[in-house]
Amino acid sequence: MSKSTRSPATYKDIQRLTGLSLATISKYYNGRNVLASNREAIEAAAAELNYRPNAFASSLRRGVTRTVGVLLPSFQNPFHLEIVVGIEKYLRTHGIGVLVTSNEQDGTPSSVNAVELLLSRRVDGIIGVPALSDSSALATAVSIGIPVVTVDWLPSGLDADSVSLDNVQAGKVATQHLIDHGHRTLGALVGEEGMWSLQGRLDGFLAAARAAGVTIADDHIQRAPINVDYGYAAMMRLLAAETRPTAVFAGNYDLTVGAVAAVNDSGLRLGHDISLVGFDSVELAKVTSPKLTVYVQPVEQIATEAARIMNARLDDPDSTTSHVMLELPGHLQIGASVRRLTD
Amino acid sequence: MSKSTRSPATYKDIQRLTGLSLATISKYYNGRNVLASNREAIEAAAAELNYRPNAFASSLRRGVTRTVGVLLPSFQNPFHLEIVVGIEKYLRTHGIGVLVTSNEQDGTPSSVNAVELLLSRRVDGIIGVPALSDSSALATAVSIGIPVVTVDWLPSGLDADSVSLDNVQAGKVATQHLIDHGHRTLGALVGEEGMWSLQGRLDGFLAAARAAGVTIADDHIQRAPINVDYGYAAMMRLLAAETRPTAVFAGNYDLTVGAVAAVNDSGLRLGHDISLVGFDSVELAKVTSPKLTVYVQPVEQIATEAARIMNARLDDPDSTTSHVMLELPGHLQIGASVRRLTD
DNA sequence: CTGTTAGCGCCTTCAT
DNA sequence: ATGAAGGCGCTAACAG
Repeated sequence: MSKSTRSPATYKDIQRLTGLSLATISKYYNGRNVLASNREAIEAAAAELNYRPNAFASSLRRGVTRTVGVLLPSFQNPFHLEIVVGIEKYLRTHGIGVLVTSNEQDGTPSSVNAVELLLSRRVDGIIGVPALSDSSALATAVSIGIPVVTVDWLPSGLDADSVSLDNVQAGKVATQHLIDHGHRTLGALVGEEGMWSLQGRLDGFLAAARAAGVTIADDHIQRAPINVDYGYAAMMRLLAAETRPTAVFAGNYDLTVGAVAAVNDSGLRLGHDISLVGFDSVELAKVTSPKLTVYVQPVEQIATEAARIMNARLDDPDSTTSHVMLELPGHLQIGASVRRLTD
Repeated sequence: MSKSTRSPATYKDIQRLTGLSLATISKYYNGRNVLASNREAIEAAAAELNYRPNAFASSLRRGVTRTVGVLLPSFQNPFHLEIVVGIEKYLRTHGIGVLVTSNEQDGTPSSVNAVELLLSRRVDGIIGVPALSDSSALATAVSIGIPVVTVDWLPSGLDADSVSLDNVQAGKVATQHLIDHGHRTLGALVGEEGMWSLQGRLDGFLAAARAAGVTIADDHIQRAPINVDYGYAAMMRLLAAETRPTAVFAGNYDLTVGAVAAVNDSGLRLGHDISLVGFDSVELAKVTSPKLTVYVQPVEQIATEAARIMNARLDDPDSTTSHVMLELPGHLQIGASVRRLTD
């Protein structure tokens, strides 16, 4: 195939080769009935011209773009790549494209706001993974009337569907695992207040502790912004607490990384001197020694469900179905970082 | 702001409020000169109407979309998220949107080919991270005449710019580090043949060995498809070799994960019984015990450069500048996984 | 500086 | 089943 800088072929070119009207050609490409002979003529012409429909010309006419925006938060972890890829994979099978933006608050105020870019490109909907500070951007999307689906958590007041882990359940299961192994002095690393997901995991942690009659000391709950360094510092504080917890639950990927690093740097042996259940870090769990026990989100399923809900909203824009709040179960992946305590 | 499902405002609406012609309004939005009074009138009307330019109507007219496609390979690692986000961040400041697709060969043959989706949406260019099997898709993009920039490696025969790590140098530096620590029996884990980047790292490994007068046994070079399980198996083979290497270089993220897991599962102590230099796994390096020494790619810089080159090509489409092949240096991040051998 | 006009590629009546 | 005509929102001539 020779390189050609010529502008792409259009219906007119096909018309020239086939003698058919533009309407007929359009019908062919939209799956309506066309005489077999004409169909063949069009296909032959299209092949020769290397024709490809112009999706946005069609968008202009139809008023929909078959494109959805994906808004990533200002911080990233490996979870987010799987989300994007999962969404894209699902939507592509429905002929929908994915425009990604990240809500990085870079220094450049000149830079176009991420959501504005999406709206200007007339995306049919937005799937957002909100950071604490991103919720207002999603609100403007809601306000112009396009469907919004959030992943991971739903900022309060946002009129949108959401798909997330069943966070309370996750916190419970992880904590119960610690309790089942005989631990009674428990610590937790969780995010700042406001983020639903982390709060839910903490709620589950507390509920499991309460149900087991375990009391949690105030300084055994460490809140930190979601990043590795804060997780590290928070874990260090836990390890230095007056009475050190025998087991810790880290409520998120970044906090888990920081926590493991803190344990190692303290010269403590994971799963021996201190027990730990991490979060979301399947790959990390493989390389720690001993392997980490982690609660794993069903990332692919979350992505797929978010895409499915979005697709359903787009298929039926007038639907008045009330918003979905889907909470999916994850699972505990057992490693050897939780020691059995025998009293 | 009240939710409105009404269709978005257009120039016509602004015209109705201001009495100005469409041309003047267009000029305003394209930064041409407009009387101050008219400018204010337009701004007032736009604010009232919550007007946002329709990017693809403009595209239709101008023949460019200010959108570039990013094509991800059929396998993913955390590296790729940073690439996408880095590219998006740069391009957004230039008003360019990013349409992502992954070249997943899912079972659904009905699903639209990733590159076809991009071309149908008339992206102005494509930045691709090719997997071994994805290069033909990029070739069709090249054949229709839009600029293509590859990241990580350039499939042979593809007429495109590329940005990558200086792989040979990386392999040399990592290997020299092992040699400097007294190791003379070296092993390497690298990818299948064909991928430039992995081959370059191996070349660097071999060059450093040769320069130091170190000979490498055939079975100390293990080739594996790029994924954790194969990396694990390959490392196991190295550890079981007739004469076991004292130090190993893992040439990629996934292979590194597999290698560390294999070491741990073998009951060997990292940095003691076996030395290891990993690749790209900054986060992993923090949680292994001891911390892993890794060669780190300048991911953000790679992403930015790829975006910058793409943007330059778009700014000057007629440029006949020959293709750029940019190779950037990374750096070795020292941990404690390489033991000093004293003979 | 502003307005008029035509048309980008496609889809949708409405005839035929 | 096909064709003719108009228009989606915007921009590029050109004229004033």
